[in-house]
Amino acid sequence: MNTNLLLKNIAKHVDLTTEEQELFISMITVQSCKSRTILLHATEICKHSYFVNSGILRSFTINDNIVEHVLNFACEGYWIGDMYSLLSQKPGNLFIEVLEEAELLLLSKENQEILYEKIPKFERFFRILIENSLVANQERLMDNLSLSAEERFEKFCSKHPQLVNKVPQKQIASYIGVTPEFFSKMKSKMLHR
Amino acid sequence: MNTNLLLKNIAKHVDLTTEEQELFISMITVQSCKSRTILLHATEICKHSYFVNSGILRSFTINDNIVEHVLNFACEGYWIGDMYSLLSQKPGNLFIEVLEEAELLLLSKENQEILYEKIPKFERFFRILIENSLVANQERLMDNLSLSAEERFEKFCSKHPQLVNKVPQKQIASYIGVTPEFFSKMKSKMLHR
DNA sequence: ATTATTTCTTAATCTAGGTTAAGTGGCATT
DNA sequence: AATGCCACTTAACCTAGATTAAGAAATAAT
Repeated sequence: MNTNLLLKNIAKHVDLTTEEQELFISMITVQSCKSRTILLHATEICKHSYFVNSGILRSFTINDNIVEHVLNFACEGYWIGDMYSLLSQKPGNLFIEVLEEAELLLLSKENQEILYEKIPKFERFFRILIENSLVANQERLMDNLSLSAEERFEKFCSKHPQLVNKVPQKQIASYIGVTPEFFSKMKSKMLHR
Repeated sequence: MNTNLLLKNIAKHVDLTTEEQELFISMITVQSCKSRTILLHATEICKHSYFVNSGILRSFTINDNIVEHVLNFACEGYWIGDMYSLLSQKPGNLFIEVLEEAELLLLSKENQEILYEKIPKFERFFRILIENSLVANQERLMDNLSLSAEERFEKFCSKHPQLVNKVPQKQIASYIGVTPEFFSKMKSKMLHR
């Protein structure tokens, strides 16, 4: 089990002693998943936070119709999960899917709670993690309210260059909030300019 | 200084001893503000988290044009601030404005850090607070991607009944992401049905 | 009370982006 | 190499919501 990336990640925000690192690692499990695996179904209760060692995942909802809406992508070094379901331990409405063969490190809800009790530094670590994703989310919200689809796409490209050529473009369309047809039209318009 | 509401708020998530409460209270300051006060300018660095004892505030951006976009409202019992600016201690791009005469409790960035060091329970408290607002934000994001303006308005009404008849309707329009003109039209259409 | 400012409404016109539908080009599986 | 399945493109047409403008109603300021 390769925990380098994860430990480096944690070390950016808090300093762990060797024993603390060991305790932490003992609470983590690995999982390798092929592309197209559904890790979490909208009807299930989310039991884990997923840390991406390699590969790409996405979380998304499906509304009444059959329309998917991508909430998040996660690639190397990112966490993903259904925060609502994880916190409430009720069924959420997110799917989590592997888009590119992935190796994941799983931290269960229970272990996370134990960690908070035993090593308060983890409370800090996750607080900071969540603060950052709240800031990113708020920015995305405001972008959706104030920018055009083209501008949102440009922003997506500069923020997530690793993803642009790896994930199916209809999912980028969904993430920025347009239909695949419009996205295709828009993209070719942008090229011929 | 009336800290009842705030302490009750905290007690929902963590148990403080009497001394801890006292330490906390010693770190808080009160501020009374008339309607229309601008508490934070987009060019400034946000130095405080604001807890609303009474009254109503909002945070918003102004883009190139002169269009305002409401990020959040905060009424009795809620916190508000510019999270990005508060964390990075760089100028953000949010304004914070008093919409209805308010009494606020301020927690400075420095005191918040001290609190984290001295009473790790506050790390937990704020972690939980931020988790909840992340969940709410994600839901709003997905709503903006998948619901019509009418549905977003209905959701706003059921989630924030205290605000519907108190804040200027053009600001609700902005929050749900439509122009005031369209909002007005939409509202009368909904009534005549 | 009167004026000034801001908010809300109505209506005509416009457009970014949606919908429907049909076709093209991978790439996987047999 | 043929079949089937997706992802992507193109194009015609449609609509939710934007824009512009002008007037009415409400609030605030003198």
